[in-house]
Amino acid sequence: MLIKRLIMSVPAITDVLTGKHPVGEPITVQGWIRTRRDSKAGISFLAIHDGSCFDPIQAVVPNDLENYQDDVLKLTTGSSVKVTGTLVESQGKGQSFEIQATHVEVLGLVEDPDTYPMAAKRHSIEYLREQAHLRPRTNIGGAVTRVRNTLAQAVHRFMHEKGYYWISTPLITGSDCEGAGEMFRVSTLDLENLPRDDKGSIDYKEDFFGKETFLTVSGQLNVETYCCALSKVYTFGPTFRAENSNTSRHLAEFWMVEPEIAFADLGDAATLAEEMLRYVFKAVLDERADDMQFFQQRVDKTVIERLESVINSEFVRMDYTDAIEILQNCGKKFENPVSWGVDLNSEHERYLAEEHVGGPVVLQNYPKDIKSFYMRLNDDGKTVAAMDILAPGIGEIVGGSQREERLDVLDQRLEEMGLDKEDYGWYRDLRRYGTVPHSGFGLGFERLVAYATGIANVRDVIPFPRTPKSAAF
RNA sequence: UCCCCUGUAGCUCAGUUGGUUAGAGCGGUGGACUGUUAAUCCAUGUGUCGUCUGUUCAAAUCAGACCAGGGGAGCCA
Repeated sequence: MLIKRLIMSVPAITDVLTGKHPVGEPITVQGWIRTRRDSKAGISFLAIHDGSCFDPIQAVVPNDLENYQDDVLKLTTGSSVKVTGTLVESQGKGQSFEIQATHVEVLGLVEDPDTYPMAAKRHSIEYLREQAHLRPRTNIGGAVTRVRNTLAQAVHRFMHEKGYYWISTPLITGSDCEGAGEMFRVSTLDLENLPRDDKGSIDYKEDFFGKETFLTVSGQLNVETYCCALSKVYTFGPTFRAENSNTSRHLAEFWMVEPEIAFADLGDAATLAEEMLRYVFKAVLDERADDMQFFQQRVDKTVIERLESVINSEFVRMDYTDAIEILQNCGKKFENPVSWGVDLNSEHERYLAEEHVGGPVVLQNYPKDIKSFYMRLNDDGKTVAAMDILAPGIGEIVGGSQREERLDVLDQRLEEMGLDKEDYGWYRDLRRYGTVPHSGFGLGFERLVAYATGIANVRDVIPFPRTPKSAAF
């Protein structure tokens, strides 16, 4: 009975390689071939991966299996197999366990090995991007996917342990006043035959929702409502920006973590962000040591020590005003001159994070004129309680603020920025009905994955990247 | 969107001062060898030279436009 169950069950390769399967017992694994090596000693070696861990398992296949000539010798990189045999301690170096195969069932061959896009060799990361459907089968694709998963699970776990509720804010929004960037229109109107009103304008009353709708650029405004009821909340979902951004740091569809904390000031938000980064990086180092080893070797020789340094050190916090002074006095020539009031450019942010601090830095209290209407005005009347966390190599990874909870000040800010109060009805209600100080931030999830893996381009850390002129797959 | 660079075999790239048959490594295939480790050794095939238009007797090579990719900038997460 026990034996039968072992034969029937198909363990994940990670469990087999970590010693969770008894040696000497029957075993079956399923997966894809990474490499096949033939030995004239009368055996072939199959390296089989199933995505459950970085390393493939080795199956030793004797050439007296009845389908050796017809099937086994046809296996090439990418073929899928079901291998049955006995788990044994490996005679060779490089792995502790291997499978002495008694049956090899070919599930699917590669129809033309000559043109299979994924050779058992190094491919450029740009090429892999064009093969997004096969990319997850590669070492790097699998490793990124597992680390991304660990980060996402760790975010949820961290928030849960801290008593935060996950709020599913809508992806379709009716307000075009979110103000964080260009939006994608959501419509079921026939573009070839648009309905018109009396004035000849497009009649959105005829559209699906009876009004103009868009994909959200941020869940923040919506999640503030739940914050002002459940106190500690966050959103974690996709957001969409129709900006024509062509950089290694931008996607048209990306994921964002947005905590929102009631009864909290800017410092509380920065502390939460810092604790979260520590927590999730520690999870990655603990749970994905195999994948991180790979990134360290092949992608970025300093990733692991970088994550360790984030885990073990306090983030430097710096006021915008002090940062300006540092930039002005550092003796470095910048393309864009620095003076109080200007928005910092990449070169400035990079100098602060990479050279001046040498690690993540929390920049806070920016001039109000370069920030959003909802950020809380400081007592100086010139700055707002906003913060960005700048990470070396990536730039802005977190952007947050204390929200303006005073209705009169909020209204004045709306007016200053030429925004219509009427458009912010329910948002203003939060300030009219039991307003509380609250703060929050947005963490770009792909930037987080990029930072954690050392991969330079966010297009390589999301399964199917959407960027201007590109929505393949 | 702006500036710069790139686009040649399945992949990574070399080359062509315009002129008969376009090269290498890797991968694939065949063989040798080996409890092998993206093995090693020998042999071997492969190309609308990104697309379109133009200049020319002749364009993969020159010019223009377009498309795609990369780096940087802006927007931001």
